[in-house]
Order: sequence, then structure tokens, then C-alpha cells
Amino acid sequence: MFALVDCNNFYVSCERVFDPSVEKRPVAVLSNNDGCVIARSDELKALGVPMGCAFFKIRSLIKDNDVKVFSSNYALYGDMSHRVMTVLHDFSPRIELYSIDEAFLEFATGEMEDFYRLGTEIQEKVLNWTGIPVGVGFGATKTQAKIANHLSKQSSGVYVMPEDSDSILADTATDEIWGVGRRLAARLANLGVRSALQLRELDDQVVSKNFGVVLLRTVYELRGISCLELEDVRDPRKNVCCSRSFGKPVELLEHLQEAVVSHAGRAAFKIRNENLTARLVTVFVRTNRFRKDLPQYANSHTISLPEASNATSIITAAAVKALYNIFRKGVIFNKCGVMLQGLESTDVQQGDFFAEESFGREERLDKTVDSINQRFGKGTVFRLGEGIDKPWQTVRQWCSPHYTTAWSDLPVAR
DNA sequence: TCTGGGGTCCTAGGACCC
DNA sequence: TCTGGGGTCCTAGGACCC
Repeated sequence: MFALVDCNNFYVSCERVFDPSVEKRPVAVLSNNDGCVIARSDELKALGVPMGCAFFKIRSLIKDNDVKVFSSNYALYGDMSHRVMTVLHDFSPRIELYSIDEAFLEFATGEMEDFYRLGTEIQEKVLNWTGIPVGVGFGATKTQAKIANHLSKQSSGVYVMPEDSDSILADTATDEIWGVGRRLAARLANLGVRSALQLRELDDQVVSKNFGVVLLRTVYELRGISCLELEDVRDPRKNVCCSRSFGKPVELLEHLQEAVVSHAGRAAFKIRNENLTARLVTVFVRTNRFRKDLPQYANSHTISLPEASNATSIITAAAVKALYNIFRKGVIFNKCGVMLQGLESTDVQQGDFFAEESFGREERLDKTVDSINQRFGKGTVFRLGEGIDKPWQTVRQWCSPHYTTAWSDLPVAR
């Protein structure tokens, strides 16, 4: 038996834990650059604001309905996520941290008969210990648990998929199924398949021939045959990408380069933290795709490093070189990013036969900078190449304090 | 004026090998 | 008329997820 535990309106709930004044009020949490709505309280959903809605489109609605708006505060959400997951570990050693606000738990059959009661216990403990409300769905497969979780939100927050699920699946639209997105749903509709029940009854040959093995697995999962295992041991990641839209449009190479230097530094830091090195460094730039009135341009360039590395200086130098290959004068850019690929563990390093030994100078420098910034806060030591004024920097106008991760932001109790 | 950021997996096709 | 059969690796693009 699988359970899917999912935090309700997670980012909104995190903000509410530390600011109870926004309880029972419509609340929106915005994406980076305060661009789109990426989390909504129930009150905001009731006002008809869709997920991913551009913020500027709902300015007047915000005013008229006294909506509280937050920029995203990932330091806070990451820490709260960790707290929730820690509590969940108490319920089963078989746990997969699926996303920042979701986890699958697996229970041996017969281990626990009363799953409804178990779900209620999970709910209560997470709420009491972290302040975050969750929904729990149980099913014979991960796909069924997902559907059950979805249904849980319509009632008490706990739902156990019944043995005979025909009527439930008949009421579940195909695009509500985990693994069926907009495109697949449209193609299925062409075959007259609109509900999960219809999909479940489809012929294996038809599915695999028309849609491939991925959807076939989903069909089996709907039938109660588990094809997607619990991934409790994470594979090492294969890519890292650091990118941001600019706070203001950027035209100068100088500013673009500052942003690339900054992203390259963050990307290198990320892989150092996971004991990985990269063989490929890709930089991409692009214009604002919504500005149909302006000339559009998007390009990327990849540089292969002679020797896999996680040194900030080496990755940054490659990134800047890649940028020079794709920069175009007169173009107004709105986003750039740095991707690291060909990641390998630091213990299986393939050396460069012709390279001179560097005696780990970069390594020692990075280590020192990382530890200073960890102790005294991000950006305490930074490279001048990132710029000082940073006119390109992402906007976060309504960010709440880092209540749980910065000493200076600790909430005060009276 | 103003529209996010980060990932994964699968497949088809091309280039190459014997 | 009629041009094999078996692989691997890589990449781009498409689909999905949160």
C-alpha cells in the first residue's frame, strides 16, 4: 500500500505559520521576479485566480479583495519542507521525498488495516509539530495514491482508495491522472477516452502502439498493478541549472556577463555540495517571449571542459566564454542561465593527461569562500565579476523574513 | 510596464562500428 | 527489379512532473 502525503497550498501554509494575521484571508505567493502566482490560499482560489496567472493581470483584484501577496521565500519553504519530511519518517522507513511538498510512503500489506486512522494520525502529527496542514491518499499503486490524495482535499483530508474503484475512476478526468498532461489528454480524447476508467480499460496493444511504454505503465497502475517503485534512494542528479529572469530588460554585455558569472557561481556551489563535478558548461540567453513587438532571439552554447571540475573559477571562465559566442548587440534580453551537465562523482575523477597539477588551489579557495558565506550569510564574500549595482537582479518586493534560517530574522515572541 | 525555475524519462534518427 | 544484420552512442525534441 502506498500513501501520498501532500502539503496543502504549501508556500501559503509556510507563510501562515509565522504570520497568523493572513489566516482566513486570500493569500498569493509569487514566482521569482514576482512574475506569476504559484501558490494560492483556498480564499484566493475561490476568487477564480488560476495557477500560474501573471501577477500584473490581477492587480486590481488584489486591491479590491485585500489579498496578501508574498514573494517566494525558498529558504523558508525548504526548511519547512525538511521539518515535515522529518515527521513523516516516523511513520514508515520506506519513504520517497517526491517534491518540496509531497512524499510517498509505503506500507507492507497487512501491516496496518485501518489506513483511514493512520492517515488521520499523520495529518495530526504533521500539523502539531510543524503547523503545516496535509492531505493523505492511500492506494495500491503510486498512481492510485495520487488520485486518492486529490480526492482527500474534497473531504476530511484523508482518502483510502476502495477495492472497487470503478465509480471513482469514472469521475476522474484523464488529465487529472499523474503522468497524463495536456497533450496526452487531448490525444486520448480523440480516441474517445476521457475518464480514468476508460483509460484503464483500454487495450494494451493500442496503448503501447499509440502512446508508448510510459502511458502503458500508468494504465497498469490504474488496474492496481504496481509498475512505479518507491524511489527511496535518489539517483545522483544528472543536470544542474541556475537561471533567472532579469528584474529589468538587459541590453549590455557587461550586465549579461555579471548575471552569468553569478549563476555559474551558484551552479558550481550546488555541485560542490553534492560532491559532483561537471564536464559540460552550457549558457543560454533569451529575449522576452511575450513581447511579440520586439525581435526574438534565443541561443545557447556548450563548452566541454578538458577536465571535469566543480571549481567556481573554471566553470565561470567557461560560462563567460560561452556567453561571448552567443551575445548579440542590440538585442534586449530578459533571461539567462547556466547549465552543468556530464556530472560525475568526485571519487571517480578522470584526469587530464596533459594538464599540469594545480595542487588544489581552486579547491581551497572555494572551500574557504563557501564556509565564510555559510557562517556569515550568502553573499558575504562574492566575486567582483558579479557586479555591484546589479540592475539585472531579480525583483522580490514582498519577501517575508527568513524566520528559520537567519539569526537576524528570528521571530520575536511577546 | 509587468508573464518562474527546476528537473526527469523516452523515442527517433543519425553516425558510427564490425 | 532485387544491395545484410547486428550493434552502440549521442543528440534533439517531446512529453511529463512539481
